[in-house]
Amino acid sequence: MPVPKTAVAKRDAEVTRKNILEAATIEFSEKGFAGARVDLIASRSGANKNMLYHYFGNKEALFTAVLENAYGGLRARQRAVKLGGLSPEDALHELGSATFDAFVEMPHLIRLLNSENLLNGVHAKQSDLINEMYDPLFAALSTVLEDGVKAGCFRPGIDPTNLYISMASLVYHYVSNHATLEIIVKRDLMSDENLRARKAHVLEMILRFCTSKSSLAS
Amino acid sequence: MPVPKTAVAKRDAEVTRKNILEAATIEFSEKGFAGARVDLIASRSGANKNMLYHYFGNKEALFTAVLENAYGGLRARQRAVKLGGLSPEDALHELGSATFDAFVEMPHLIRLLNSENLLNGVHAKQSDLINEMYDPLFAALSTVLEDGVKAGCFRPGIDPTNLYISMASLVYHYVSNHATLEIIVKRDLMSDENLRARKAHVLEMILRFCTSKSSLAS
DNA sequence: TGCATTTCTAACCAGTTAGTTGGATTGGTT
DNA sequence: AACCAATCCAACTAACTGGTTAGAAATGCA
Repeated sequence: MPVPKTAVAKRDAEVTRKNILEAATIEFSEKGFAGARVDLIASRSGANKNMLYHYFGNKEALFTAVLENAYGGLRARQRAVKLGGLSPEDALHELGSATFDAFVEMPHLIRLLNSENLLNGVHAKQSDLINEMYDPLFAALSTVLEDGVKAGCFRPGIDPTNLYISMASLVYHYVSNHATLEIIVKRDLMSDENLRARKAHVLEMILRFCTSKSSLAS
Repeated sequence: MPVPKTAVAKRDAEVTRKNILEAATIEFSEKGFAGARVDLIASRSGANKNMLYHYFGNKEALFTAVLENAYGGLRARQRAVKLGGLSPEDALHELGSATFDAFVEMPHLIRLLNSENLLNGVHAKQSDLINEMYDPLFAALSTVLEDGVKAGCFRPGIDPTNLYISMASLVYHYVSNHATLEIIVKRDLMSDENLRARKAHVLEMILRFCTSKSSLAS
């Protein structure tokens, strides 16, 4: 008879695994893959280095686990966005708003993704989870665009792929590169006030792009 | 009497320095700061490790030199853009187009900047060159926006800082994260065709943002 | 030519790194 | 109570890392 685990907090494989994963997330996102130190992850997790290798195999596999876990957090947030019943404009606004908030609140994911891109995406390519993660989102965005064209509020011919990349770019780059951007723009980009202004700017850019009907000169 | 150097290709301090800097640019941009190996830089430059330390001091100072050098390349490109005589719309288009092309053609700079941001911009902060590099560009962009408002083709109230960050974001993120983006969008983002489409998309987004006059719902 | 300086080289070093080993402790099962 | 697998730990290792040293060869100048 399977007795429910009473988790006396000592000698709990699941907790140990989770602790290692959390410590690894911090270390990898702060230092990147090459800069991260396995010894530090082990000691900060409260566990031993052998536990780390026992549960995850090696440094690369641990990084993949961290990446999938963090990416999963993003997916969970995006799934929570409900577009049903909204007008195409409101739906687009909602999607943009959720994307903005998600990246601002997950700077560690941004740093992990940067690390992964430095490695040309070798780990992400092997992950089925990541491969299929965005399919529902693109489907939803395509529907919103189509509905908007039918309703007459969006212009036709907008590529959902480029639109999504733009939505992500406008917040991702701002957060990811704020350290060097702050030097050249002389402004504290991550202050509440400037973040609010940035969000308004981004949403306006996305919505004006889809709604403006006039043809462009040049 | 200073005899003009005849550069017999052997025992030339300047050439050696340049070779080390180039090898370092490749190594740092491919592997990041922590992942880059000083031994590899030395051997690939054809010089000796002691030369590297003689000319640059240590790994960090070498990285700073690489970063400044690469950043300088971007500045040179931007300076070459002539906006005089163009209409505000054409000037904005030209600025956007030059920014797009510059980042697409300098992927190593993007990778170096990502590395630097992982380190929270410690090296860039200390560089006077980088600190002042963008001042002329922001001045030019502000003028273009003001002229456009006066001429009636741009709406008022656009923040030049956020607009420049957006211009950069829309291409930077696309290039920087193409490895992981390609996985989720299932498309070869760096093909000539898709790059052309991306550029058109970005320029349209920037121009529509500045020119569209209608107020936005919500 | 003689001599100091610059450019260069190879071998070396101390500290660090990812990953391993062998064994101790614990908790559930019978 | 006795066993066994799962969980945990400290100490170890072989390879690698950024950085140094001592001295050789080329160069410029008197």
